[in-house]
Amino acid sequence: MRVRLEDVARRAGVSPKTVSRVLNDEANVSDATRKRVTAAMEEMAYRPLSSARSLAGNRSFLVAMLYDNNDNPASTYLAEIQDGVLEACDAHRYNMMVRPLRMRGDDFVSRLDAVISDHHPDGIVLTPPITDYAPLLKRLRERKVPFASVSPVSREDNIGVAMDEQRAARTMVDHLLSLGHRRIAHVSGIADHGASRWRLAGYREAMAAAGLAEDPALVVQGAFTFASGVTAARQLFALEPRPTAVFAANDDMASGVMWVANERGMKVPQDISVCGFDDIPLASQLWPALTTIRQPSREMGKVAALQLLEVLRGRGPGRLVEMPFSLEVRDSTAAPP
Amino acid sequence: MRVRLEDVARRAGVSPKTVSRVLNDEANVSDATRKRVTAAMEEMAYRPLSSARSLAGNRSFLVAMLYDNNDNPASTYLAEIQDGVLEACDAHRYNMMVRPLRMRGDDFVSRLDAVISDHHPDGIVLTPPITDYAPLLKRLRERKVPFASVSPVSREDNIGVAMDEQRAARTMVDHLLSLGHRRIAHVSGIADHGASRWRLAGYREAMAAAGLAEDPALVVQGAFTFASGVTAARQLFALEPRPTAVFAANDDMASGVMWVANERGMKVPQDISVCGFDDIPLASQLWPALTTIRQPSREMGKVAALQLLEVLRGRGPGRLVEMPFSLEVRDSTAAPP
DNA sequence: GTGCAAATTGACAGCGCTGTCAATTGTGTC
DNA sequence: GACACAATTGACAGCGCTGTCAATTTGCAC
Repeated sequence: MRVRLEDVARRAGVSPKTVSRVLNDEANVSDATRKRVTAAMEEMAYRPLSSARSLAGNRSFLVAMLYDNNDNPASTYLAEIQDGVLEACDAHRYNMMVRPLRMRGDDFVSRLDAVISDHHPDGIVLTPPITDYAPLLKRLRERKVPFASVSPVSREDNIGVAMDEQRAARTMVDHLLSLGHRRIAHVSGIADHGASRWRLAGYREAMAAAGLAEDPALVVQGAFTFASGVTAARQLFALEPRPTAVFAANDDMASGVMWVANERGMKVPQDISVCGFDDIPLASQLWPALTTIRQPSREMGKVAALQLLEVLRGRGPGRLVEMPFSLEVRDSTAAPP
Repeated sequence: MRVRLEDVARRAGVSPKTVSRVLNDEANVSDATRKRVTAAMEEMAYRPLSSARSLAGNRSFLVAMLYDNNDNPASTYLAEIQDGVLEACDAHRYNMMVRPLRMRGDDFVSRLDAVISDHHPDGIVLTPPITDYAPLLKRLRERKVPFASVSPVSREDNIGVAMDEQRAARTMVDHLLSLGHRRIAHVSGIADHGASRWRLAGYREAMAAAGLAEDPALVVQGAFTFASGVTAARQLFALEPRPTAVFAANDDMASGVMWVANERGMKVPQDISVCGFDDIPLASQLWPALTTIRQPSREMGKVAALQLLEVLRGRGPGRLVEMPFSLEVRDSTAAPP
């Protein structure tokens, strides 16, 4: 029925253990033997049974991607990361599973424990904002489960992928400044998320560098959602004088800002400039198309997973890879009225 | 170190096999024994090792969700379905994996074979449009892998979940008719997708019922993407007389239509009404908010998975559950100019 | 009580692979 | 050609669970 490792061994005229060595790419197999075994595997269309490999070898060939389904960013962002992680796992014949991990409440460490005990992933990919929950990272290290992070706050002791979000945010605000804006507002994200802090820091840095004193009224706290963008915009548009540009910490909030502008009959970008961050598909579908920072999410997921896999396969320590960003100037920003 | 089934057995004073029976919810265990074993499992925080269960029991506790990453609908739609499937699997302690399966080319059956041979899912959830590829369904039946479908074209021999899309489309067009529109255009989806056929059929049915002769120029083929909506709109807006309303077969294409309207300086809904289908988050973020058909995607994923799980757990044959839709009248439709 | 069927429980082998460690073969040196 | 040592290969047990089937207990009629 099913072709087993033993069958391959018989055909190649070697012991099962040798086939196992070839299968696992281990050293100490002569080239001749390796070729013979590989040929036999192909001829017989051999597919190792992962449950047997897991049981005997005490590993799962499983990578779990954890995300926060509570305070999570736009689902398109996660979907893209997932896509990249999956591609990387496929390339190395690892399985991938996605696990939501609600970060509200204080028992999320025990929920992490449950995921590990139930599924025994060989490694974990962490997505924002759970890249930064200290107790969770601590537990992961205690249990010695290797992990890689997408956009972690700390660049020390972390492997995965990062982007210089502060510089990206500064680039965006510099763009607004160069158009002539001075009264630039910022809608920030959830306060303790790295993304919020960096993007706010970039905004402040750009404003300070332009010699503009900080006006606290111009910075409004959002929550990365469309609805929070709407609320923030209502607040900002009530200011006197009104800001001439709004930099939202992500595209969903920017779309909320544009919504309110439309509601008030304000023309974007003639009456007010709006820009976002992430470049999710929505950004190009809005009218006018949203000026934003392009973040290569799919690629970032892939790179983070590859770093993890390097560790899992004993190929090296893995590192934190820096990804480039780009400013996508579209139609939602222009000179102030 | 790790608590094994044997340890639980010793503690409960029964044989390992009996603990196994309790674990698998099998019949023929006395209540007293069952209680004792359950208690022991809890006290020891026993977690069965799924690789051992899979190996010995010849099943994987794995549900694979297949999607077409080539002609797939909006990723938000899939993300929602995935979420629902995951919830259902979690509830029954099944694992879930997502697998893209490119449907271009003619070797997709062998790629399906590879997925089955590599991962041995106990069952499969099919998402549109791969719910309808006959050779693939045939192979699944040959290999006796149970599957459930989300929105399959054929209601015979299928379990999973469906929605009366034709009636939904008709409801949408009836809405436009009731506003006074007569020259109503339709942007259809990829021709052989069930979703396209139903939505087109609903459009035709409504038009015919209103006594309007079919004008072939009013039906333009799209591909479910934003870009195809843009192309279709350019074509439709060149007609003389111009249609007063456009019903796009999904929200992404509707947003493309609105984009072109904006580009031409046409006001939605004053100059032209636009509506879509699916109610993805984008629909409420557009200005004006898009009138559309709400499809409970997350719930549909969950229901389809539950039907599959019923089969996998030997609880019954599963059935095709009908889900309700609703017409979401928002701000993109109004009386014709 | 006895006898019999049904319900409950257990003994044991084995799922397909890998870890451990021992056996064998090859290589280089003198 | 003999020796030491490294490289290669294999024998065997066992990972933690479940399927099979036999043993035991229980319930019930008489």
